[in-house]
Amino acid sequence: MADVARAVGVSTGTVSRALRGRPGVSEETRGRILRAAESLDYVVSPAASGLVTGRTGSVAVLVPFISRWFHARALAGAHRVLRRAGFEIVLHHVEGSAERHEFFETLPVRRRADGLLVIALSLAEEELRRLGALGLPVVGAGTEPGDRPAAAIDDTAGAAKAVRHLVNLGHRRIGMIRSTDDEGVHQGVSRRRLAGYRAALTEAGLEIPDDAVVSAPWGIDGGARAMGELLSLRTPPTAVFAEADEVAIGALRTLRRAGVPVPGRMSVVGFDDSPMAELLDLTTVAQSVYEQGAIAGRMLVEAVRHGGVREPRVRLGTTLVPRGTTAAPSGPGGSRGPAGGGREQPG
Amino acid sequence: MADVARAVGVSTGTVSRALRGRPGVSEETRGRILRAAESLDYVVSPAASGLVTGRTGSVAVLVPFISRWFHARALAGAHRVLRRAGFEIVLHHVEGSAERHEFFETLPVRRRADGLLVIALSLAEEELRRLGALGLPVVGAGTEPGDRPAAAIDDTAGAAKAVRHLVNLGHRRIGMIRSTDDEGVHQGVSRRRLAGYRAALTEAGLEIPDDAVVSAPWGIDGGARAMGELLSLRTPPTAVFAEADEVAIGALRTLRRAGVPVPGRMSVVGFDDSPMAELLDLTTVAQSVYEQGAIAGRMLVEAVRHGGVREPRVRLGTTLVPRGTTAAPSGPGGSRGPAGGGREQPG
DNA sequence: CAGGATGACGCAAACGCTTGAGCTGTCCAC
DNA sequence: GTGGACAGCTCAAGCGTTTGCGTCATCCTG
Repeated sequence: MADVARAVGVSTGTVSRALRGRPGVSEETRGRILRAAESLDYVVSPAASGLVTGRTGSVAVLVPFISRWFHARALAGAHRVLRRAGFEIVLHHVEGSAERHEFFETLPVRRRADGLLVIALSLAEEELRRLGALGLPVVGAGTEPGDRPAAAIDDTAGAAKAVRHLVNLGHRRIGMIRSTDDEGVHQGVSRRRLAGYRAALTEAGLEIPDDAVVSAPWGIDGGARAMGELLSLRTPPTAVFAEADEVAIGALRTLRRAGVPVPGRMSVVGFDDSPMAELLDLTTVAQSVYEQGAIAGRMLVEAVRHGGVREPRVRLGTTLVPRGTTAAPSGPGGSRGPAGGGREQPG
Repeated sequence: MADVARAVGVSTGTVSRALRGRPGVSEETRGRILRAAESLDYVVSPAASGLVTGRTGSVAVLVPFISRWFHARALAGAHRVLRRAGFEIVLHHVEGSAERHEFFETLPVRRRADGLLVIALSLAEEELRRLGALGLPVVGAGTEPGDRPAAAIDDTAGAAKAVRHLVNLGHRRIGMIRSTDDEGVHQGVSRRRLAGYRAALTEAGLEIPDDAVVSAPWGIDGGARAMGELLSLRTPPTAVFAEADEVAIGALRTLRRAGVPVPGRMSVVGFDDSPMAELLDLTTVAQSVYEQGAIAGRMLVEAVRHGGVREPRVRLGTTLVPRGTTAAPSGPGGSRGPAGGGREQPG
């Protein structure tokens, strides 16, 4: 910076003000400074600047399982807006519960970020408390961390849509496949989607077939396993709602291997509308993941800059995407055509 | 830090030395300092520290298309080792050529990172030059940026394996589906895999069917489109090598829709062995992506710490994974059984 | 017991920037 | 013609560390 100042013939104070767009510099001087900085190919030292201002200029993003479509998309959305706002994005990828614990134990963002974006992690009370002690703006994308700002969907409502679709097709015995993390515990999403599943059944006057609500580790293999379990029930369901597309796809694999026709003998609905769902013609519930990340990113920028977020709770909509894996059941009542009875097209 | 010094009754110089593990501090004092820092829940300011040492403590990772399986996996591998080595990972996600150009134009890592990891981007001469001017260690994962250290595979050899497999099955007319970026240009991978394809054909004494080498934008849709093109040739190939699994999957979709039995009438091989390949029973060439990221990360740590890398060029192996999308052709020669002639089981 | 080594620590000068306070010259109103 | 307002700068303190150098015991050697 001294070089630039010398080249232009002003003090470093003026250079600093010019570069940061502060008032107190004539337009003419500012121009000369900008040009000199450019030609000397000078950039301010974030370290020195941060030392004075107390800001780091970067935000941390906490994201589990980056190779899952959902997480990567949300990250991409957030990255875009944060970068445009001039922030550095420092990535904290927690691949398992061990790393997750370590993150909250050591809080490696202290003094290193101006804000924290949490993607798709349902935080426990204790974790929220720890973040609170951090004194940093925290916002959620695809999750709602405590009462912090967040952009997410209504999982319960989304799940209910999926299940209602099955009910409307005439299914009466509908199972659900839930997922657990590597410690075998159900995360928040799983609980909320279960709630939606239950609500939809209850509202339809159907009883909840507890034996047809099964759990397995998240992923294709888990979904496959869980479907195996369902197929071995005394009376298997005629339709299944899977917590996520990837899980549903595992279920489809089992069904294919077991020779159970889909949707002939079994309907399957997923959740998320990932590219795989489209590819495999899976009925699912769509949500805009990229946008959740982007909106959450915007909120974080706002929180960092102004200390608060004007609209701190954005709930994006979900849409049922009917595809080829759902149809009316071919139960004792025989197969029903498109004109078939039931509640196919309810009021 | 002053607080810690006061609490222990030493100078900040001593605290600094103790915290950084420098000699010149008695074990006893060091212990007291560590404990005091812990209980005061103190962490050094990276800004202040960086200002004097000139190091940022972070490395930048340049990655395109984070939601593609390959890129996310490599990133995860690199993240893990970089984090363990104590670095912050700052993410530079370039989603398109515009952002890519902007990155190399503005070089937003100046003064902000101790090193740069490039994932799966084949850098142009000009880009390499720009990075060179940066004066930073640069290493590649899944790509070999100039003569910089890198962990990657031999794409040419891998592609040749795929094509040889088809040749060995008896195919004589083998097409290839290549991919372009959003500007319609073939990246390095594409060129190398094409070279492998050509080499394998040449070595088998087969001529290269230029009309059966088609290009389309990367992705499922591109693959689908390209396969459509192949099917509309005067004499379509009996087998296709697709540059990547995702592309092969698009090709499979078209074949399914066109009613062309796979592998009955058309064999398809992909590249990468992504989870989708396994799911769809796609024959492909496997590589360890996570490991490429991890090794490259290790190299970068080494380069940053010691100024050089001892083994700067790691080429990981590839393995052909035969699955259900490849079989002997059912050409004019009729379908051939497992005992069929040709070069099914060569030397 | 003198003298030199050695070890443990304190001092203070950077590191490169930001920003409030002070200074100077112009311009305008009266 | 003065005084004041104001724009445009300069000055320098201070941000929180690191680290070379100096100081002071303590210990060992002969």
